[in-house]
Amino acid sequence: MAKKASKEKVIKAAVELFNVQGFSGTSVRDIAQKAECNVALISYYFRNKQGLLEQLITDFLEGYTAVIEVQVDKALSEEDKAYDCLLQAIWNVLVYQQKRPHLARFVHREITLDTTLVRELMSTYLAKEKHLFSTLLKKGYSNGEVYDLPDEFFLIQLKGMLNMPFLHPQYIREVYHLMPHDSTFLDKYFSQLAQWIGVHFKEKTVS
Amino acid sequence: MAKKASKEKVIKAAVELFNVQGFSGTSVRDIAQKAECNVALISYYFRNKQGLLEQLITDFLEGYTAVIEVQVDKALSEEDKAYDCLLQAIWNVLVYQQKRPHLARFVHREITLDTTLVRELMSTYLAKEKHLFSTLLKKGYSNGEVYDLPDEFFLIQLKGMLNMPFLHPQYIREVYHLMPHDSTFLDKYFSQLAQWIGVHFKEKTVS
Amino acid sequence: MAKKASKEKVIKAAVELFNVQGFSGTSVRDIAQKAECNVALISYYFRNKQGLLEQLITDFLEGYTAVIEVQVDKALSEEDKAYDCLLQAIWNVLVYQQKRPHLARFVHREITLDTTLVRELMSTYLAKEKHLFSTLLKKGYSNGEVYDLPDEFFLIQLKGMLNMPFLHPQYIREVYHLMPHDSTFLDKYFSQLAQWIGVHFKEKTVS
Amino acid sequence: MAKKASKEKVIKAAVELFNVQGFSGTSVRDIAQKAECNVALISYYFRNKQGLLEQLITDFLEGYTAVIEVQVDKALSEEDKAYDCLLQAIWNVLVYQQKRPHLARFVHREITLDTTLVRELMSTYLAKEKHLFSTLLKKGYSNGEVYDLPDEFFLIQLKGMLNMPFLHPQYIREVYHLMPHDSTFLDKYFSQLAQWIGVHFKEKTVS
DNA sequence: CATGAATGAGCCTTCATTCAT
DNA sequence: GATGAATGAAGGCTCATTCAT
Repeated sequence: MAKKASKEKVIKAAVELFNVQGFSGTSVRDIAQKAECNVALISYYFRNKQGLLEQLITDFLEGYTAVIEVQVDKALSEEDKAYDCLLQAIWNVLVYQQKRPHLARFVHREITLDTTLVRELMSTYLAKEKHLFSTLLKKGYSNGEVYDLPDEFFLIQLKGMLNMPFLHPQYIREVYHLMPHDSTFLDKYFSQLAQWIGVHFKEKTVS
Repeated sequence: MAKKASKEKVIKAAVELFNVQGFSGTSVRDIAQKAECNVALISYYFRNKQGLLEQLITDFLEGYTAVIEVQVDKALSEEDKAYDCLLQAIWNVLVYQQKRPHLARFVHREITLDTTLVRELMSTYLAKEKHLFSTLLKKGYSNGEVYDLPDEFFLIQLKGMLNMPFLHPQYIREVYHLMPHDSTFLDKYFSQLAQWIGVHFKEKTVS
Repeated sequence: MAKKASKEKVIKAAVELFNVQGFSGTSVRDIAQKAECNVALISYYFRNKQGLLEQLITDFLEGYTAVIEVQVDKALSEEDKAYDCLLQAIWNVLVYQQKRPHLARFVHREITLDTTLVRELMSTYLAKEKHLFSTLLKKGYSNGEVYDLPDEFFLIQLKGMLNMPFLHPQYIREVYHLMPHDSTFLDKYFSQLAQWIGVHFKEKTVS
Repeated sequence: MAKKASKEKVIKAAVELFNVQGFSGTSVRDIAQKAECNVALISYYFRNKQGLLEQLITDFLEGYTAVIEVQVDKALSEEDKAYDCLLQAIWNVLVYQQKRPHLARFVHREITLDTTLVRELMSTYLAKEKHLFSTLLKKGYSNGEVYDLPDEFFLIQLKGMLNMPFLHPQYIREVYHLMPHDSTFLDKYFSQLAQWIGVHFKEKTVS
């Protein structure tokens, strides 16, 4: 009865270790030990250490883009709500990451490498993310909600702000003594972000 | 004279490989091969693979904080120039990183790990960086240049924006088809950043 | 009815894989995959991978010696037919192997190892094979069919010739462009062999 | 002083182990232990376990064909000596193998597998061996030394006889109680072989 | 009968490092 | 200062096998 739901335990252990030590800094033996399972089981479940990596990352990014897409769909169906939907999408992304901080940090870090996997992820999930946010802005512009259509640098900086607290939680914790995983942190971080975005929109109705 | 400057070659090779594959994803043999030198020489120069890592990171962060400090000193000695010095400090940091993009990416990535080295770096260089920017803002506030003293979230987001293009150059390149290592990129990125900062200051005089 | 005869499928798969990759170069998973059955089933049928090996080899050698023994019995019961029986025994052995070329190659190869299994096989089947051929020659000598009793070197070379085409079919195919599994190949090979043997006998009556 | 000439020790250990257990039945740890060296050293010397295999086999076959080629050159340069050269070539091959019995057995066994390495060896060394013997026979025929040119089956059987005692030494030892590595064995085996060949030649002058 | 999860041992290879030269 | 041989540890992975179902 001790050995149940091993696959979940492996994933949990892997995420925590990858978060701390990085992917190539973590051995499958480390994972197996933390998950209290046999080493061979990891290959059995995920074919590879690489297979485990890919599953973790794609699962994360799948959900990541999903919570944005929800708002895009909404913005396209309803009228004059692009701004609200944009803010909600941002909020969703922040919450999504805060709910799985280990995984988020690990994925964002791993994506800074130059591997073929990363290139594939770029052309699917990250390109999609950009497209979704871009769609929201364009809708807001065509709605007349926004003064002038923000350029790509706006999107790039938005992207940076969305991920920063989850890629650098330790920095925030040790240098600023703030807790990026607290709900109060997220509230303030979001309001600051919303304020920055609001500059571009005519009527700011921050929730 | 031909085979001289091996140490420089090792550093160059290491930085490039770490940039692409990460630190623990790169073997000393890889480095030695790329630097066209003997493997043992790396241990000879840097005592360790870890020693090489530390030297690269501290060298980078040393220079990184230095280009900020210059402007802080200036702001403290001259009157009513905190805003200009802040912008100049930001510009300096951007240029500093753009001049050594491989190293910058690698260092920023490595700092997202949970090692004892990273904790040490946090409490020295990164804490100092925060202190420097904080000093600039406070000086601006005491000068009456700024409406209200921005809180820590402003600093956190500033930090994110400062490093983002150098930690995610591939993202910018492949998703946005922009060249983070071009000078035009830096100009636009900086002006966008300055605009964001300018909101907090009374008289915006972007250069 | 569809998934029946799994045991036969396992044997077939094992023989083919052992033939190509050798015994220790083949994993039970390879076999299970090729036989389209579960891995555990192999242990279930044969107790062991080793058990499978032993069954394959002994089955082969059992039949191998049997087709010789038939002719020995005949030679001992009838008069003045040792020579004919010898040739017929040789023919039987060649045909027997040609009918199961994969198994033959694999067994002959495996027998060149120094395992305890091989030593046991030596002292039973191979010793018996020698004894049978020896008996045929002695009968022929006592019958006066043969000039002088061939010594053991004759038997050794006979043995080599009997197995050679089935141990080295690839050699014959790729170097000589002959097809050891064709019936025409066997005819010619046999006639050449018979000619060599005939030198020792007084009246050659090759069929 | 304990660790010297390690490469030779590795080769010796490998040959002996491969001889007994086969290539894939032998682990590099077995070899390292027998050679009293570190495991990593094997990869260091031969890049691979496979690299070790290839070096052993090609070295063997290189020498194998060389001792035949010597006699072919001689036969082509001198007159009416094809028969003598053929016998001498055969003798050379037998002696060559007897001098390195472990290696010979291992190589001949490994060549019965269906690997890409084997196919390469076939098309170089084994095809060359056939060509050399074929050349000798043709020269003998054009010299008028031989009645009729023996066909390919003669060559195949010759090949079988040349290698048989070295591929199956254990068989000869345990079933026939003969010592294939004794010089007396080789003398008798050769004379038997020469007698068989002599049938095809007009004037037999066995040395 | 048949399966899939799970195991411990072992596989080959590469690792960072040392040391005699 | 620089090298290549050598090392022990660890790497990821596959192995034959077992067992509950």
